[in-house]
Amino acid sequence: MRKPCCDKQDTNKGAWSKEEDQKLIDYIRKHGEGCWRSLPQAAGLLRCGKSCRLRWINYLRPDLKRGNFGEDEEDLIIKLHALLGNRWSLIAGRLPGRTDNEVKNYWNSHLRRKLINMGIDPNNHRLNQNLLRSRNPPNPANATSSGLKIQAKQQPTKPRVDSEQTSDAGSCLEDDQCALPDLNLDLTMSIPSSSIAHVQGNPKDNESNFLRPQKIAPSSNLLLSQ
DNA sequence: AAACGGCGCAACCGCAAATCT
DNA sequence: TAGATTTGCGGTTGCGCCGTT
Repeated sequence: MRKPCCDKQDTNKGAWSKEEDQKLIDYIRKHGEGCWRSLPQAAGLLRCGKSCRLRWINYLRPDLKRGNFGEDEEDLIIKLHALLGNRWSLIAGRLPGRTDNEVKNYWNSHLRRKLINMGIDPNNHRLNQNLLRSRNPPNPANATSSGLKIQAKQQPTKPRVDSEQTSDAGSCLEDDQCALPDLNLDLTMSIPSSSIAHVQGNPKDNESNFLRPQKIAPSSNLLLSQ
């Protein structure tokens, strides 16, 4: 087993109780987000700051959508994944009310399989070469129930290095063969309105959160509009 | 009814970037 | 400027639910 991230022995782990949730909600309502390190003690929680942050962002935030993903959301995730690779926070940023964790889980449990079934390699969004050899070339219309357009002309896939764990889909941007011609996404970062609406704490904290430079993938500074 | 396996989701961990001192 | 601290991200794990045998 991995060693715990927090060596404090008196911190709770695992599932959150309703009482813990309520404490966290109450505290953030009063003081706003931020300063996760000191939050647990201030809120009377026996959790590490990371755990509190994750619980709030992925589960307790009032602006979360929850529920099933719509077809349009699926489309968007697939397209964005083709562009950005496994940059889940960036992808989730384009889906109001969705979290990176949610998007990541949905990708891993549904969309990956869906693409595989369609004969598309979920790592690079190219038609699977094995499938191409073993059966007729899939009708692009079939492979695009989600709206994903695959160009008929396919290049031989580049040999992939085994150690390449993460998706190389983002590299598609530099690769004509897997470009998505109909894709036109505005990837500019915007301040989530919900954060303004719900965080009523120390304005200094808010300012530091909002002005904090975002980690933006090199490819995402492209200004595209959908 | 019990056992088993697959799936989905919440939560944890390590790491890197950002910020602070 | 360097080291320490904090924050955020992506990968992974563990558990509960549900369908099947």
